[in-house]
Amino acid sequence: MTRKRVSIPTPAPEPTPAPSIPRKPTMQDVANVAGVSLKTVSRVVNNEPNVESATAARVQAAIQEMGFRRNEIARSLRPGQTTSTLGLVTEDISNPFYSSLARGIEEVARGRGCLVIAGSSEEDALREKELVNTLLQRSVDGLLVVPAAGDHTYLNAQRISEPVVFMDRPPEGIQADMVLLDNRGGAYQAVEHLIARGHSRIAFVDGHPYVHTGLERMNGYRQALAAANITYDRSLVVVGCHDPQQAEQATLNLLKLPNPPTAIFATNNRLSIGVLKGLTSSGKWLDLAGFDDFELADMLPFEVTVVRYDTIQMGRVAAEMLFARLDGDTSPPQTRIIEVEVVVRGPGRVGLPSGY
Amino acid sequence: MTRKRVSIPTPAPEPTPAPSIPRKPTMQDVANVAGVSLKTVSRVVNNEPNVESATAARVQAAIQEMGFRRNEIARSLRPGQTTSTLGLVTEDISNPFYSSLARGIEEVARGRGCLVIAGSSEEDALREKELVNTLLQRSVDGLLVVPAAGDHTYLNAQRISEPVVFMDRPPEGIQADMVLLDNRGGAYQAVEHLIARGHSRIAFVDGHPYVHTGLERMNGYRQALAAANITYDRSLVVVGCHDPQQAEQATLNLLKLPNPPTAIFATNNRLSIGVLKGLTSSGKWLDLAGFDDFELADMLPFEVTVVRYDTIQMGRVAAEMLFARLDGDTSPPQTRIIEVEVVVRGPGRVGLPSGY
DNA sequence: TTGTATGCGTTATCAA
DNA sequence: TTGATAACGCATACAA
Repeated sequence: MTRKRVSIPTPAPEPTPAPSIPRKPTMQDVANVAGVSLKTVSRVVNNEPNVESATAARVQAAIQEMGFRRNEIARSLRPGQTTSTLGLVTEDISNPFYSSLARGIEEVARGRGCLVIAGSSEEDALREKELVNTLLQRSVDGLLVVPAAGDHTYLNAQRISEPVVFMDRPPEGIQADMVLLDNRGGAYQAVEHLIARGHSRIAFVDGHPYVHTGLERMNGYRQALAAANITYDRSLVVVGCHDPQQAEQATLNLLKLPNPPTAIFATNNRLSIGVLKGLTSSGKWLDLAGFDDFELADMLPFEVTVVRYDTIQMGRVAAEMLFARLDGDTSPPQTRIIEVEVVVRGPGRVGLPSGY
Repeated sequence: MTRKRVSIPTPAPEPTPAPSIPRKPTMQDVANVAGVSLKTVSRVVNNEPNVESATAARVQAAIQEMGFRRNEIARSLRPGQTTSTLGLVTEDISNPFYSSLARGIEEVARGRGCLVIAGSSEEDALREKELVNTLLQRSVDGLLVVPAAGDHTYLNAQRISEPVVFMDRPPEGIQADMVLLDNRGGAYQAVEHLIARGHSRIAFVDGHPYVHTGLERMNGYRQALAAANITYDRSLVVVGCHDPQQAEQATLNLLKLPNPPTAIFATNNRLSIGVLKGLTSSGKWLDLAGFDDFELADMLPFEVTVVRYDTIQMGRVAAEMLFARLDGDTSPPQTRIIEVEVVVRGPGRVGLPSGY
C-alpha cells in the first residue's frame, strides 16, 4: 500500500523514532499540508486546468513553505516522458575547441529546457563507448559525440534508439548526422594564399596522419598546389607531430634541407605554435599559415595566416540537428559543413576579424 | 497489478496492435527471455552472489542479445540510492578558466563513478538560482558553483540538503566550503617583482571594482607598495575595464599622464592583452605584469610577468571537498587556497614553467 | 539458489 | 473540481 504521510501539520512520531533525517518534501507531503490529494498538487505544479483558485493558492503556499521541488527523476520515469538531458562526449572538455562546442550546444539546449551531461573520452575508443553507455543508462534524450578513432558500429546495432550527432570527425562504420569543418577548403585557401604571396615550396606539418581532419587538410594542400601547377614534394611533408615540441623540431629539420621550404602550412594551432618557436629559435622567418586561430596572434612580431571558424556556432548547429531528430525528423543522415575563413594576423593588424 | 510481459521467447501480440515502437528492454524483459525472475536478473546485473553460474550465463546471454542497459533513472529513485551526478554552475563553460575547472572536477568525479551536469549562469544571479534549482530537481548528489554576484542565502534556508562547494569567489551571505586562488598573494608577488626591477610608479588596471578577486588583487597591490614604502597613487589606478578594448584605452590614457607609470599590473589576462595592445600601438614599452597566464606569451616580442596557477587542480580540489562531504564529513565549512606562482614569460624563455 | 511483494515520487486514467 | 489507484523500472526485504 502507498505510504500516506500524516496529514496533521505537526508530524506524528514515526513508528521508528528517526525524525532527525529530514526527507525532501514530496507531492504527498505537500498534499498533506495543504489538505488536498496528491493529484491536486500535481495539477498545480504542472499548471493543469480544473483547479479552483483558492485550492491552488493553498497548494502554492504549502509548496513555498516546505521548499518543495518536483523530483524530475521520478517524473521522467513515467513512459513517454523525457529527461530533457543531452549527453556530450568530447576528447577533453578543457580544450577550448571542445568547450566552445559545449557552449554552443548548451545555448541551444537551454532554449529547449535541456541540460547537458558532459564527459571526456580521452581520445580512447573504449572510454568513449563506456561513456555513451553510461549516458544512455541515464536516459539522455540524445547524444552529441566527437568520435574517437575506432569502430562505431556498436551504435548501429539498432540497440540505441536515441539520436546521435557527430561533431568534427565522421564516425567509422556508420551513417549518421554530423557537423564538420570545411577542412579541405580551409587548407586550400590558406595554401592558395601562400602561393599568391609568391611561394612555391610550401611545407606541410601535420599531426596524426590518419585522422579525418588531417587527411582533409592534406587534400586541400595538395589540391591548392595542383591548381597552381606546383609539384607535390614529399620531402616538404612532415606528419606525426603530436605536440608543439615535435613541430618545433620538424621546423628545424625542414630549415636544414638542401632545398628548404619558403613557407609552412601547419594543420592545427598547437603545431603552429611549435613552428613559430622553431622559426624564432632558428632566427629565420618563413611565411606561416595554420589551421585554427589563436589568441594573441596579433601581438606576434610577424604575420601569420590562420584558418578560423566559429566553434560555438558549430556546437549550435550540432544541437539543432539533434533537436530536429528529437522533433521527429526521420530524413536520411545529414552532414553540415561549417564555413571557415582565412585571415592574416600579426603586427599592425588592428582589432579582430569581423565576427570575432 | 504489475505488468508481466509474455514469457515465451517470441513476443505474443499485444492487445493493442502497436508493435512498431520498440521499447527499451527492461529487467523484466530479460527475465522473460532468460526464463528467470526479475530478481535474478537484478542479481546478475549487480554482481550479487547466490546465482548459479549456469543461470547467470543464461541471463548474461539474454542481456547481450537484447542490448539491455540498466535504467539508472529508475535505480536512483529508490530510497538511499544516489544519482552519481554532480551539478556544475559556472559563468560560461567556453571560458578556458571554467572549462579547466570542469576538467579537474570531471577527473575526480570519474574516479568515483560520477558524471557532471554543467550549466552556465552568464554571471546572472537569477539564472544561477534557476540553474541550481533545476540541478537539484534532477537529484544531483552535490553542487559545485562559481557564484555570481548576489545574495546566496537562498541556499541556506535549510531547504537544500545537498553539499555545495563554491569556487573562485565566496558566496554572499552564507558560510560554505570554497576553493579560492591566492589572489592577494599573487598580486603581491607580481607587484613585488616589478618593484624589484626598479619600478615605483606602477599602474593598476582592473575590471569590475567590487568583485572579490579584484578586491583581493588590489589588496595585494597596495600591500606590496606599502611594504616597499611606495605611496599609493590614486591616479595610477584604473578600474571598470570590462574588456581588452577598455584596457587598451586605459593604457593610452595612463601613458598621457603628466607623471606616467613605468610599469603596469593588470588583474586578469584579458586586460593584459588590452594593455599589450595599447603599449604596442603607442610604440612605448613599460614593464607589464598580469594575473593569469596566457598562451603564446613566450612568443611575444617583450617580457611579461604573469601570475599563474593550476586551474585543473583547483577543480580537483573542489571536487574532493565535495566528495568529502558526501562521504559524511560534517566539520565546519572550509576554505582551500590554491597556490599561485609568478613567472616571467617572453622572448628567450625556453619551454614552459615547471608543472605546466 | 531463486522468486514474490512492495514502494521510490511522479503522471495518467478514470471514477466520484 | 477533486481524488483513488495503477503503473514507470528497479532494488530491497523476506519467503520459498
